[in-house]
Amino acid sequence: MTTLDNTLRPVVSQHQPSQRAGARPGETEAGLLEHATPVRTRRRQRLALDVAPGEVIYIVRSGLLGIEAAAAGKHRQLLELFYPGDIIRRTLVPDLPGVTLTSLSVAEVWRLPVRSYDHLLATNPEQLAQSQRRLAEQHARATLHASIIGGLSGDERFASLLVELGLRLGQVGRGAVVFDVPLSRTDIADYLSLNPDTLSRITSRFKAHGLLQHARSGHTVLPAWDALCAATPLAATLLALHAPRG
Amino acid sequence: MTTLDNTLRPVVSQHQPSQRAGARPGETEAGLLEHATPVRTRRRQRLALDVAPGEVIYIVRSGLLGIEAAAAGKHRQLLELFYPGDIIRRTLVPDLPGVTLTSLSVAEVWRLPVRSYDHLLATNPEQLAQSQRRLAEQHARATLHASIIGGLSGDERFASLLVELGLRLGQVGRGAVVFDVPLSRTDIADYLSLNPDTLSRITSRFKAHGLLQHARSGHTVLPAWDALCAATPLAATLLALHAPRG
DNA sequence: ACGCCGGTTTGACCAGGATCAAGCGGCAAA
DNA sequence: TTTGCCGCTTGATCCTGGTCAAACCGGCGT
Repeated sequence: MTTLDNTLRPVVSQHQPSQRAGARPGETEAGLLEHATPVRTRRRQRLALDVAPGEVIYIVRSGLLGIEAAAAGKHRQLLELFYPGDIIRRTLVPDLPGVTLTSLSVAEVWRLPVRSYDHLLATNPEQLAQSQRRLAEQHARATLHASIIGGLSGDERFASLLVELGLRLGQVGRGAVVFDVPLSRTDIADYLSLNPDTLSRITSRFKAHGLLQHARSGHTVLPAWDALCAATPLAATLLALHAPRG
Repeated sequence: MTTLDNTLRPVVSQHQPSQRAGARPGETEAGLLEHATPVRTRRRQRLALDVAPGEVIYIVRSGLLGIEAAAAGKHRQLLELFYPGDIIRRTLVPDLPGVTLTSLSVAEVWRLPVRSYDHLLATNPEQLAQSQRRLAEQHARATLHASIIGGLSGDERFASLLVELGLRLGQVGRGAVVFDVPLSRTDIADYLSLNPDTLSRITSRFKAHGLLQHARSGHTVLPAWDALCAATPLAATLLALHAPRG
């Protein structure tokens, strides 16, 4: 269990072992790198979806980004999370009032103009297949999120998020899953469509039930993975979409 | 109060004029048709996402389809609507308990094997561009739906749906927008994550406020379009995603 | 040490929807 | 026709989660 507390001292999250989807090296990366500009972001940094000459594409390399929206008078919403390997472009995002692409942790992304990207897809079948797979996966995740928000109770939503993050970022040590959460408390509340007060109650309840612990050094520990999975009706679905090799 | 009985006498929705996105003819269609099998569905018919040799792709030509899920003990959910031009494949859908692709009205779809489709994309740049655009739009709609479910009140959700359907299916006549809803009442409730009782109250309220009427012949009338748009904070966003030519 | 600050917790209260139950109307099978 | 089923409406009641407010906590600059 290595330390990685990016909340306090933001550090690039190195959580994905090299075999994790999207970060795997290969000839597809080489093609991308010719046209891509690597960008390193700090926490809370906003990335423009339209840049000077035209639309751009971002490909996440490490860290966690998200789409947020904040209609006037309404609460902020965190609509979608982007993990390493994900593809982000303007047209994927509905133009809600106040939408922004924000880096939720220190992250590394590749930026490239759509023209280069489209050309790459048209000429490189491997690249095309990879992109199609990835976009489909992102769509499935968006739909799953809608299902979670719309159909589950507060506790179940939170359990689902913990399972998701555990699968994405977790290190297994002695039966427990350990990671540190790149999301602030309000981020989580906004992502789950709960209010921070309610979320606080839920976390207290989880801690009381032994489903969650906060270790010093900012780590989150899930001591009872199976019990946690039992706390959400969608554990199997989450596993399919978020497991390494997913 | 006339009964809005599309349940009883299902009618093919003919509402999309030819200039509507996705239904426009052209050389891209010709390429598809070589490999596609046209399928005509009846209401409530379920379509398999995996067929004998492998995965298949559906392209909606007319009518309305949807993804539904029904976890044991949980309510049914209508997760996503598919309009003419939309592309549907297995990998776009999270494998929730009880997911099915269902035809919500009489509809016409083209079915083709992924292999043909992928080959088409790899060899036909116009087809590729079209597909990318469409998938991005579908993703944006999925995200928007999550935003609606997660952030709006019951009334606002319903108003949003009426605006969406009005833009998609509506005919403007003397200031009012008229169409018939291809969704049953329970479909709507499941789509908006409301329960049918609550939805019934909301519709009554809308009728009382003059935002909604049920004409004989099963038509729904929106007599006050502007007032309806004012009833949802997301009217502008919906317009951008659902307007003809969108 | 002090006080300020933002984020978190906790309590008391409130409200939007869910749930349950009764009643109604339309259609289909008997 | 009667009977039964199903979907819609409406009322009464309940409960989850939102709102508001106060206390708490840790970090930080002075």
